[in-house]
Amino acid sequence: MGVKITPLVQEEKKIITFENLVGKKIAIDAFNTLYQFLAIIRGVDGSPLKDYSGEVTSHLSGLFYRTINIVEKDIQPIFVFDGLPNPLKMEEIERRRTIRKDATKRMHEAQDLGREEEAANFAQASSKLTSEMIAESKDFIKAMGIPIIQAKQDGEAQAAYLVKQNYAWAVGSQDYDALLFGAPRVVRNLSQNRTKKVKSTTVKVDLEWLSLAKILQSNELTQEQLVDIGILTGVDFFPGIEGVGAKTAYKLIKSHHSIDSLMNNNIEIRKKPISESLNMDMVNQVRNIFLKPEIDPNIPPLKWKKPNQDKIFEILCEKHNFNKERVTTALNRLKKKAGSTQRTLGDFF
DNA sequence: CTTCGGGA
DNA sequence: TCCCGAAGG
Repeated sequence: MGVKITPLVQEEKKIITFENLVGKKIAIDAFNTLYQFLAIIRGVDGSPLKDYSGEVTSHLSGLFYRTINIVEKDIQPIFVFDGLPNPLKMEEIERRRTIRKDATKRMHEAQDLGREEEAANFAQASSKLTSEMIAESKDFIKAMGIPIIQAKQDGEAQAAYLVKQNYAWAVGSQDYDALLFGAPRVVRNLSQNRTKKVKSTTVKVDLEWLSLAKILQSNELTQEQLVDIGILTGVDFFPGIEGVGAKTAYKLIKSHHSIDSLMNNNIEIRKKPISESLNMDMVNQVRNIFLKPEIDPNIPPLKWKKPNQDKIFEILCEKHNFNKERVTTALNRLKKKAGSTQRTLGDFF
């Protein structure tokens, strides 16, 4: 999931802090964030947090506490939700569905055999975001007083548009797809940057910032070429060419300038003529998704309001059994900041 | 992931 | 007060 162009952006990653984002609006990819919470927020046995009726609540817990942290740091989040998927994404969606089904099966098998760690790992990959969860998340975000933008199709495309048009300063996402959609800036790891455990060792996860212009400049690429590299390595709308990663794709595009040229010369990639893997019709369709994305150009006024306390208690405590004292403590932090219009401080960037 | 709380 | 393991739902 997501375009794999890490080697191309590695050099241009800049580690920042929350202070560097004070007063800035960040268009957060909501689906990306919700899936992250579902995969990560889990009990010791690997199962997600659930209310008494067995409904998953990990995403609400994540949304609540993280959004409060962001707002408390004088950053203005905007949650951008995916619309209907592009038809070319269906294959990828089906692929993910299969992975989820398989993971669910393996999780149950591991549970039956008492292999807890294994079960926990498969549990992570089996999490699903249902339409009910999406709808409730939207209600909940609104109750927190945070604006929501509904994308026509891809949330990353809409979020990229918000940044291009200066409605927001950066896209917040773990994926690099927004860069292919032309987002001038992307912020990753928008969380309390501390340490996280990866197989008994702890790694530092830094808040980082990427500039599209700098990435294109340092790699001497055009936006069109970056998209072509994405197509060769694989994106949500096209699987790419087997065995071709970012580095290979980069070399191919640098030496031939475009996929058209690779096709015209019918270049061999891993002992196979490229024409067996690609056709220009498909390539142009995928290029269009990134270069001329389906977005909603009409952006309603973005407003950060005071939280609707009753609604938050209703969703979290009454409906989903969150501890009222904990929620109150966090809510008080939110109330202190929300609705106040902070001026942009400094000009770090 | 984020918060909480108890021991150093 | 800091740190780290456990809990949260």
